[in-house]
Amino acid sequence: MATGARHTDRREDALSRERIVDAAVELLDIAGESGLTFRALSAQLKTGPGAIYWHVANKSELLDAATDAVLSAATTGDHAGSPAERIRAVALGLFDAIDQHPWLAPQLANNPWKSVTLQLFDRVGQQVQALGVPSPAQFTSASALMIYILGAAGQNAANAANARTQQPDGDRAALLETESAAWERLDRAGYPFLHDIAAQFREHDDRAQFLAGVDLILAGITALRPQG
Amino acid sequence: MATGARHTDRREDALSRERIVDAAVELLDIAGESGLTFRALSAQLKTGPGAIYWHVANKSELLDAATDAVLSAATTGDHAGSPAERIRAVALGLFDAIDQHPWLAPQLANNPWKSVTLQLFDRVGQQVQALGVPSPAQFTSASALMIYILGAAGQNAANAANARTQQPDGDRAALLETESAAWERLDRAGYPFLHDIAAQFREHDDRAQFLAGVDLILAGITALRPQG
DNA sequence: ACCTGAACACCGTTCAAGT
DNA sequence: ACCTGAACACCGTTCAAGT
Repeated sequence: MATGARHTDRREDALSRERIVDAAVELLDIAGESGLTFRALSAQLKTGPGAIYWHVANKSELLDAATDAVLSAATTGDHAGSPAERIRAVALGLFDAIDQHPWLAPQLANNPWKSVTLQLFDRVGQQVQALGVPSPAQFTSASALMIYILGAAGQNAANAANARTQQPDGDRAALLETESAAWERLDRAGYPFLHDIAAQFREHDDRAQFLAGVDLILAGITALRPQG
Repeated sequence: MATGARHTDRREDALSRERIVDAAVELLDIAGESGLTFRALSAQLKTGPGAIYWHVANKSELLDAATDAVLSAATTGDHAGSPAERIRAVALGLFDAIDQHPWLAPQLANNPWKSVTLQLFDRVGQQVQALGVPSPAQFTSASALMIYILGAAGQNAANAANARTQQPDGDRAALLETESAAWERLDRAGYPFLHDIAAQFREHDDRAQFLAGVDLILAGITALRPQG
């Protein structure tokens, strides 16, 4: 990218785990998981592929480190407010992080119970407790929220990636239009529901839809509380 | 695997797309997505790797076909019952299919709106309509259910895969024990919630937990209905 | 202690050549 | 029309050898 560097072309800094992880995140953001290659990485860092293995055990560890770096930077911020508002804040933070770094989605899906994810799970769980959910139902409630948040954010990222691949200029509106039109063309007998909501789907806003889902689960949590 | 085949070692059948897909599913079930290789596949089918390309465009199409084959076989069955019961049946069908074929999870996460997924989405949506959800909320409700179902089933499959990798004999109980003990060792100040529910986590049943989440969302859907 | 870069054992995919 | 199998352009990872 930055081709402007003129004279002294010697390595400006020693290789370090941090520089490697930063470069990895850059590659991942530009070209997705398949764009992160030890050869591309070493080219960008002006080393041989073997050098990276001195600082990082393998590609899996590198992906974990990249995930940690991006996610811990994106989720610091301790919003105040009601329990529901705080849960929405965590949810939106994750949604936006995955939207900006779509490679996070499979990474988070494949290994839950990693430290950053656990912190977020705990934050959600604390607010579930603050909502007055009795102890036996807390795990179910916090899990359902977490699963929905990660799943919806991941689907959103996948849709964006598919839009970039399938449509000429990566237009989200065009993808919605195509999909919605396809639903309208389905026979009403076989797909009555899709037929009905095709128009709704065409005009929906991903972020708003995501938050509506969070609120739906929050309503369920509240509804199942003993006090009703 | 089957080394017992004696005489006539000529190819018993011509190659066909169906035979290729069946063999692909077999490889995927045994060794996961990384086990599906055009070389392994052609070895099992006693051909060259190039032959497969006559019937299948590329690996992505092969994975799609394998997903279709497994999922359409696993989700036929038109249970009767209340809308909630029917939704639970679809949910359990998907949960079990992904549990038995863990490679389905990333496949379904990466391309929603594929024909089989659309059928299931429509089935869920029909029951949402049967529950009396007003039109504007139908898409949110069905989406939330679908996202939760796919997400929870995927996490369950990922956990099972990790248990197989990390623990000596792939013991799920051992993984739960290890994880739960780790949560109890976390400091109470930083992770109050995890600390509290560690014991619950140790004893939870994945399938029951999954259904409890479905019911939680159903409760939310019901709670947000106009009639209350 | 840290880096180099050739080498190994794999991939998906293509394509001339065969039947 | 369908299959063969060598070849191409990649991978992640290792490791003797250098500094």
